[in-house]
Amino acid sequence: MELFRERGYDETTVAGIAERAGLTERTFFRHFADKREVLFSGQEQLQAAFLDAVEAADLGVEPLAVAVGALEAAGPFFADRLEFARLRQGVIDAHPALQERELIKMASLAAALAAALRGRGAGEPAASLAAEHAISVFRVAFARWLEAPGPSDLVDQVRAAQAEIVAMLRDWSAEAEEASALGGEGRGRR
Amino acid sequence: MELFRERGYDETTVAGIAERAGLTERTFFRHFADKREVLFSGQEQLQAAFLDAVEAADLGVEPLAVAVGALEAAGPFFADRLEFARLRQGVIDAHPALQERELIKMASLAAALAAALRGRGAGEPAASLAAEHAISVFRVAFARWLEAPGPSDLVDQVRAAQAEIVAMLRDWSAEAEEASALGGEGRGRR
DNA sequence: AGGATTGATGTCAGCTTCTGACATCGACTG
DNA sequence: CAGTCGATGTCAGAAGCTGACATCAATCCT
Repeated sequence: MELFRERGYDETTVAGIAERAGLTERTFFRHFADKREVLFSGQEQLQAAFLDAVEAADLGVEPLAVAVGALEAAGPFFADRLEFARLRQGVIDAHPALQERELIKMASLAAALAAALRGRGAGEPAASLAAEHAISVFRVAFARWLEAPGPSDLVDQVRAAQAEIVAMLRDWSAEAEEASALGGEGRGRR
Repeated sequence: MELFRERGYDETTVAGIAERAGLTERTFFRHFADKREVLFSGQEQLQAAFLDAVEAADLGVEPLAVAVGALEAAGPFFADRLEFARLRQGVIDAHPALQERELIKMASLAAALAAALRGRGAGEPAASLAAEHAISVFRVAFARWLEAPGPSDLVDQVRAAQAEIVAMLRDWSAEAEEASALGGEGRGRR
């Protein structure tokens, strides 16, 4: 992060990072698959936190509630890291190559969540839909947490975003029904 | 594609592609920003087709219907390209680096669609939601079109996927409402 | 017609990312 | 105390990608 701030991402070489860390370029690539990966290595632990939360949830709770509930595990994970997260996101937002990495990380997070839900007995479109919905909520909540003027609670942002999105979807259902009548004529129903 | 099939993606060098094309490596990079981009250059035209369809839609139609309707522009676009598309997707599916590129292309497609809907007067969470929904539908439909044993009509797949997803969401609404009561307590309602 | 402009391509040099192969060194183990 | 193992270093090199400049043909302008 020091170097990224001093010179920008593109102008920072892996050799430079390694030198600043007192290591060799070769060693850098033993710890990070990519130059980009250095900004995303925390994701594994976040994913682990989500999955643990799914494990810990009561059986019998709806997959959607489990998935969204698991997002609250992100609270402690990001506690006291607001400033770092803002900096990191600034770098990512300025570099398409990093956005690509972020997208695939989010997708793999959703996939892992869906797998965990399936492991708890959730059926198949439900698990994937719940997981993707949860990740959408998390994305919105996280962005708002970063943008908030003062420091806010990420968990509160998650709950607010979830409530808002669900309300939006509810408002939408009539409209969606209308679109279905117009476009698909029930072809895919069972 | 010839080279990718012969040697695989990783083993195919840009120098090799250029040579096969009777050009120079430098010239390759004037036409494609990336080695990866050679598999995604058609996307701009697909996006243009979508946007044209949005333009052409009657005003007064709901954003969701416009967005999903625009997907039918993909029909002529992919006509007679099934075999190529299958090959291409096989390469992408086998290489995370290419999946990253695909994800960002889809995201930018959704962003462009949302912008077009906004340009037609759609409001803001509605435009983005409609656009992202449409892209989800397209993803599912496209995958099924590729997987279908015989050649099928992409437009039919789009209509079927849309009908199916909308039906799923409708079935979901009760569950979502329950989750909202559990998690958000109506905090985001208006 | 003839010079100027433009766009596509070639040439070359060089940096950066990333990898394989092998060596070293310290910590831990039996 | 020898052996093993994990982390690191060293070295060489392939491949991706870029900037600077040259060439050449088509086209435009006068």
